[in-house]
Amino acid sequence: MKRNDAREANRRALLDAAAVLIAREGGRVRLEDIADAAGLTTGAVYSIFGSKSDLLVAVLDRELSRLDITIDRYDPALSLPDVIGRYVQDWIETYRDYSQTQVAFELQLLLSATENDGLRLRLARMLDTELRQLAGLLENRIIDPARPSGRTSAEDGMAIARAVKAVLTGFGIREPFTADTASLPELARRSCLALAALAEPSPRA
Amino acid sequence: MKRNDAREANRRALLDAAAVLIAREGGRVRLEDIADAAGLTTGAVYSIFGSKSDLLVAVLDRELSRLDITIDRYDPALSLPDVIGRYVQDWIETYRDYSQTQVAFELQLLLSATENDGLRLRLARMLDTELRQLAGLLENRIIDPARPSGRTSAEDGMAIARAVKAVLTGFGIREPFTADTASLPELARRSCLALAALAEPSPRA
Amino acid sequence: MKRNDAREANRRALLDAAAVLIAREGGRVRLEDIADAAGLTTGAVYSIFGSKSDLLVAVLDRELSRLDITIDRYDPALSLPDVIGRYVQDWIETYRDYSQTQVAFELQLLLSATENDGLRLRLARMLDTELRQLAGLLENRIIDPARPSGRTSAEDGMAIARAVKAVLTGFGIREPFTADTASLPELARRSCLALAALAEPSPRA
Amino acid sequence: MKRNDAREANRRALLDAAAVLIAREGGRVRLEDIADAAGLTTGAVYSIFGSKSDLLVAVLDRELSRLDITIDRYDPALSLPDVIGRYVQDWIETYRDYSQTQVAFELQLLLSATENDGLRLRLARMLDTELRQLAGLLENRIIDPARPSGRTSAEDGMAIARAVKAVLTGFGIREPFTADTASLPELARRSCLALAALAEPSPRA
DNA sequence: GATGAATGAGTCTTCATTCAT
DNA sequence: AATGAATGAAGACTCATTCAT
Repeated sequence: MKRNDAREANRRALLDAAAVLIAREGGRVRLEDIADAAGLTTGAVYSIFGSKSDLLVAVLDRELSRLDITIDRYDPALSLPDVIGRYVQDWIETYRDYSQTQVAFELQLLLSATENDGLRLRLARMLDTELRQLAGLLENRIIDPARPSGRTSAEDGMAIARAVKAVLTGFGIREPFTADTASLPELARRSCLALAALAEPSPRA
Repeated sequence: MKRNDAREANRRALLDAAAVLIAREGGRVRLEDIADAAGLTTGAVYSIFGSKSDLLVAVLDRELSRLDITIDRYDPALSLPDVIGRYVQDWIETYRDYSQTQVAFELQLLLSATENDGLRLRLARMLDTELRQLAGLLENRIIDPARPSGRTSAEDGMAIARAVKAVLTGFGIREPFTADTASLPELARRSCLALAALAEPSPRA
Repeated sequence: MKRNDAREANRRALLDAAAVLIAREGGRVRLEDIADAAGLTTGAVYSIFGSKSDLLVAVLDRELSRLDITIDRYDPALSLPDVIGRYVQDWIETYRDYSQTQVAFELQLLLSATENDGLRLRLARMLDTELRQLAGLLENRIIDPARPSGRTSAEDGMAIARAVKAVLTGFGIREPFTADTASLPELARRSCLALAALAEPSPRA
Repeated sequence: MKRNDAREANRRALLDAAAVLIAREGGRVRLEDIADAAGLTTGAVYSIFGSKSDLLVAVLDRELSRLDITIDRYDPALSLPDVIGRYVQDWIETYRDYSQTQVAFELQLLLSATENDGLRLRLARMLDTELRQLAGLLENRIIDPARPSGRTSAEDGMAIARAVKAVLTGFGIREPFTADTASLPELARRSCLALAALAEPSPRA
């Protein structure tokens, strides 16, 4: 049993080290640097993950699932603005936990994927799943608490989900080049709330 | 003078080839591929630009300035939604000229910059300039044509500019991984218009 | 005793697996592939044989001895052509048992030896023993049944043995690159018989 | 023009260095060792040949064609034993020119090919060409000067060619493991002459 | 000014071997 | 005695950069 535990610990150490280094340096990190940071050797990466590319995918997998865990537990009674607000809050906090520069983490991986056909496909599937999850969360919500009858359609949910994701991705990737970083979280929150307006066109009718 | 003309033609050929290839393959394009596409050799890049990094900067420079040219000519009488609408339209068309996947062009460069200290600084400055330009464009605009007295403050302009840029960046970078690409331009337009709501808090008072 | 039996079974399983894989892929086979094919792990190879090189030697050892067993039982009354004919027949059948391409088995090992000083020495000794054995077999044989007085000298035996071995080695190593494989056995047999003529110079006197 | 000359000189230097080292160490030679011996770097190999595998093929190509050059000039009036005798002589001398261990040169490459699918095909074609060439040389020759009417058929030529090639290949590959190396050339010559007997069956009728 | 052959540092990947369990 | 995870040395290949022509 100890053998398995040790292997699992090594696996985690490599994922952690990779997450930190990818956030800092992007997909070009040297495999040896990751291994070193995890207290292991490059060979261990091949023993555990099979290749550098597979390690990247595994890191991506784990990071994306972190957010999913939080998403699953939203109260069905919350209104559209409430849900958006909480989602953004969770997103910001999830990435704040890592380190300063790690806001760009997801984006670094995203970019690495652009240059790797294997990664691209897996990532496309992941992002799609993630998107549908958020869309489902935003569907059938009360748009304006003042008018409880108006609720979001499935299309509304998907449109807002796409836009929200785009805003957060955009703020994230621009962060390293941004001067006034402190105001970003609040601006991101307000921007996402403003996107709730994408739901209005249809219910009005 | 003929000497200079030839050199200038080579310079342009390299920039064009680089723009196309960077959009397709990212900052990892091989210098030789760029040179080949331009009908020249790698040595010419060093003769004209000094290094690969400098070529990338030059490409970036030129691409960003394309948008600036259009921006400068917006009618001062346009309302906030009108200006946003036109800006988004211009942005989309600027990138559509290249090729389908080229929407991600600016973003590819952006990412290359993350891995290159020299590029990062220059890019940060460029993006800041670009942001201020758009912010200036959005400042002092009639928010709602129904209430001509309410106009955007400087802070409003900057906030909306940031959010609009973020949304467009986000849609752009996610485009290669998106299933329903056809609906993106319209969704991007509506998203940016929704962000006009960021101006509301202050004029309410 | 059970312990020893299990060990002996593992030993045999590894030798069998190694013989098959070496014939197919040469001395570059991965140790893990051999272990897998034998239902064991690489560690077992080290426990039983000490190293990959030692495993190769053991395989070689066993394969060469297969032929020796047959050789020992030739009738002393057989003439030179008869002995040669039977030897070639045995040689061909020994290798046919494996698989089609396995004719090149001995040769693969031979080549592996070229790249391994330890193997080279042991192999040189083995080949020498094998050669003396065949030479002994061909010595003092009636050269032409029509002239029972003419018999092969020790030198004749060694010369023919060398030539016969060379021909068989040559046909074997060229086999994978040969178009008309079907005719090889018969051609090999006739070639070896023709080499009996090497005995003539001396008995003429 | 000097540029081309220099490149051609480098090409030759690499081929020469590779031939020497392959003969000594087989297909496993380190690319860097070859480059070093040629006074160049590994990068040059990629610039000139494209890959290690392609360098090996090029070496093989050149070495095989050396013998071909000699073969082309045999007098059509020579008898079968005369032609065989000259061919063996040429073969021995061609390889003696290189260095002591280089008798095994062709064989080393042959073996490298076994482990490389790309090489195998090209080599099979080369060996076939070489074989047909020798077969053509042995065809329609007077078998026994005492009986000028008996001449070799096309089948005879091919059979003897195969056998002769096999003997030479066999002696060559066994040479590094052989004790009495000095007597090999003479034994090889006599063996090949004995193989002329393969022609007899048909003309007898 | 442009060429393009060669450089050489940088990295991934393979695999025989070791050793704690 | 066997396992199999990890090691670590070895080696092929890439590509930005240099420089003689």
